[in-house]
Formats: sequence, C-alpha cells, structure tokens
Amino acid sequence: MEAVRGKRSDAMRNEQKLLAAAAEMFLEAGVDAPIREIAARAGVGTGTIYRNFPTRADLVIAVYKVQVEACAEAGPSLLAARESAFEALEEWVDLFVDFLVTKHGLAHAMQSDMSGFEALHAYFLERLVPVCGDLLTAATKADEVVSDIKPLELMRGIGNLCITREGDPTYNPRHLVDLLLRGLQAH
Amino acid sequence: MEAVRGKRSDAMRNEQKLLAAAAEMFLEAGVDAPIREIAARAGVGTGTIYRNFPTRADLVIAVYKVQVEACAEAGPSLLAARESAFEALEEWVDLFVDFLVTKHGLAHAMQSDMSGFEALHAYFLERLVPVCGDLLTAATKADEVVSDIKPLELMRGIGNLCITREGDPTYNPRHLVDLLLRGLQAH
DNA sequence: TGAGAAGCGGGACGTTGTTCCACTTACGAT
DNA sequence: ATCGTAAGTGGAACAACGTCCCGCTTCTCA
Repeated sequence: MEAVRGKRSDAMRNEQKLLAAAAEMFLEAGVDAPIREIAARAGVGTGTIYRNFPTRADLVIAVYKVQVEACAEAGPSLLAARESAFEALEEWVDLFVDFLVTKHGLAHAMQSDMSGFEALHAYFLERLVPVCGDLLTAATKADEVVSDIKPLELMRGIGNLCITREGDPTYNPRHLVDLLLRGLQAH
Repeated sequence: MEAVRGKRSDAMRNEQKLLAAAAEMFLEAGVDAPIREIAARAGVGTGTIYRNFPTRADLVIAVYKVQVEACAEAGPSLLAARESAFEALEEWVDLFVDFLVTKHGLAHAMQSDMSGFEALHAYFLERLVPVCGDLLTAATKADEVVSDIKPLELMRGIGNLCITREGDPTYNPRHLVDLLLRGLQAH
C-alpha cells in the first residue's frame, strides 16, 4: 500500500480559478463558450482544463455543483444580513437565475448520460427547495409576501421563465422573473 | 420589365440531389451533419450548398417541407397499394418517424426565428393530421384497429416517443413506436 | 537544498463552417 | 449550328474550435 500524495496546492488553486472563470463564461456566452477563452480568463493553458475536466460535461457538472452549494449557502446568510426578508429573497433569486444558465446548459452538455443528469437534478431539488422555502416563509411572516405559493412551484416558474434560446435579444428572463416576484408582494 | 430567366436545368437537378442527400444524412447523423459530407454525398461542391441554402436552417426547412409533402402523399397511395389498411398505417408511420428526426432538428436549427418555426409547425399539422386520420379510419373500418384514438393524439404520442438525445444506444424510438402500434390492433 | 514527481502552458494537428473566384455550362439570340 | 453571356459550379483557402502531447516549470518531501 502506497500512501496517495495529496493534490499540489497550486493545482488546487488552478482548479478553483478554472471553476470561477467557467462560471463567468457560461453566464456571458453559454455553456458552449470556447475552451481557449475559459482557459485564458482563468490564466491557465488549455491542457490544464483537459487534465482536470476531460470532457465539457465534466466541467459543466463541476460548476453546477459549486453553484448549487453556493446558492444553498447564500439563502441563510442573506436572510441574516438583510433588513428585509423580501430583499433577501430577491437577491437569492438573482443568484438562482445565474445558476439556471448552467443548469439548462447541463442537459445539452450531457446528451448521453441521462441517469447522471437526473441524479444531479435530484441533488439540486433536495438542496435548494428547503432554502427557497425558508426565504419564502420568512418573507411571509414579515408580511412582505402575501401569496402562499409553494417553494417548488416558484422555482419551477422561475426555471421556465429562464428557458430561452441564447442570443434572443427580444426576451429577457430576468425582467420577467422580477415581475413575478413583484406579484408576490403585498401592495 | 425584364422577363426573369428560369432556373437552369442542371441547377434544379443539383437542388434535388442536395435535398435527397441532406435528408439521408439527417437520418444517419442528425441535422448537424457536416456540410462537406452532405455535399460529397450529393456529388456537388460546398459552394453549391451555400448558394442554394445560405444557412443550415434554410436547408433543414427545405428538407422539412419536402418530407411533409412526401408523407402527406404517401398516405393515400399506401392505402391504395396495400392489401391491409393496418399494413399501410405501419408503413406510413415508419416514414413519419424518419421525418421526425428532421422535425426535431428543426427546432434546434431555428434557434432564433420562433415565429417561422410555428408557421412550419402549423403547416405540418394541417397537412398530416387528416392523412393520419384517413389511415386510422380505414384500419378501423377493416377491424384491424380497435382503439378509437384520435389522429393528433397518436401523432403526438409517436412524436414524444421519438424525443431522444442522438447517439443514445439504450433508447430505440422505433421499437417503442412499434409497440404502440401493436397496441392499437385487435388481438 | 536537491532530486523526483506532479503539473503546466501552449504549440501543433484535425475537423468543420464559410467565403470567394477562376472555370464551366446551359440558354437564347442570331 | 454557333456564339456571347449570365448563371452556376467546385474546391482551395481561411478562420475558429476541440483535442492531444511533450518539454519545461514548480512544488513537495526528505
């Protein structure tokens, strides 16, 4: 038995930089953003991407996981940091919309591996529905939201609003999501 | 007023060869089949494709129209040529499944132009639902089909069975469509 | 501090989309 | 039948991208 040597620290840093850069690029240019540009933004070579994430799907999945986690953790901390629960909800939804770009791209990137996709989807629901629920409950208790919409229902609605062909300038998901949220408020 | 000179005969021939080759390639390799290969199969240069069909969507649309028409015309003639109405239905559905590959690819190829896509979809329904209806009616009258399924319902069912990520070897739409048709039969 | 392993960058190559133009061919006038 | 011409053609050339690979750099541990 040989003890496995841990990952080198610079390698770990590169992986983080890569994930951050990929997340940005996905937002700006979709999940089909050129490998070269992602590498350039992260300040690494293309070889480094291929070593860490052999296929595009691997990279998308990794970003997906990071974002699910970030989204899940952001819920409680926003709730604690903001005066208004509704404001926290708004900011959280904004993060959630960012994340949906990756999520929708995921299906496209995982053309084969359907079972893997469903596993990730289950993870996503399990992790985020309660977070959204807490935000909604808090906002409702503060009388900032009157609708008794269920968390999953809201998330699905937002998700559907974000289904769009990339590069269509006549459709702005974020605007519609904003309108939806305003609809939740007491007037 | 200048009289417009008609299209040259060799140009017309090339357009036909191109449409036939493209239809084959779409079936074998999906609507993203390389331009070069389509051109090679048709025995023309890539330039010829770009002159006739400036964008990939143009080519897909042209193939789509040809196939809707072929499918529509095949209905009555199969009904006349075959002994059994059910057999005619089976063969027609087989053509229909071929066509669906192009149809589903169409949505992908027309990422922008959604209104144009819906126009084509309306044309498709208008033209094919009655044809499918005639085949169903004939098979029902011959007591070869017992279900009273509506044409549109059947076509939607088949269409949904054919939704699959290309290159997934674990899912064979044709097999499932076959099972569906068997379900229509009296036993 | 030095040797060896781990990791890195980016050059090189293959594939595909797209443009362009010198050459070929069909058509209509004569 | 012949010929001038516009329409049409093929494929070379270029650009953008994914992918592989290897000489060099950097970290780690003793």
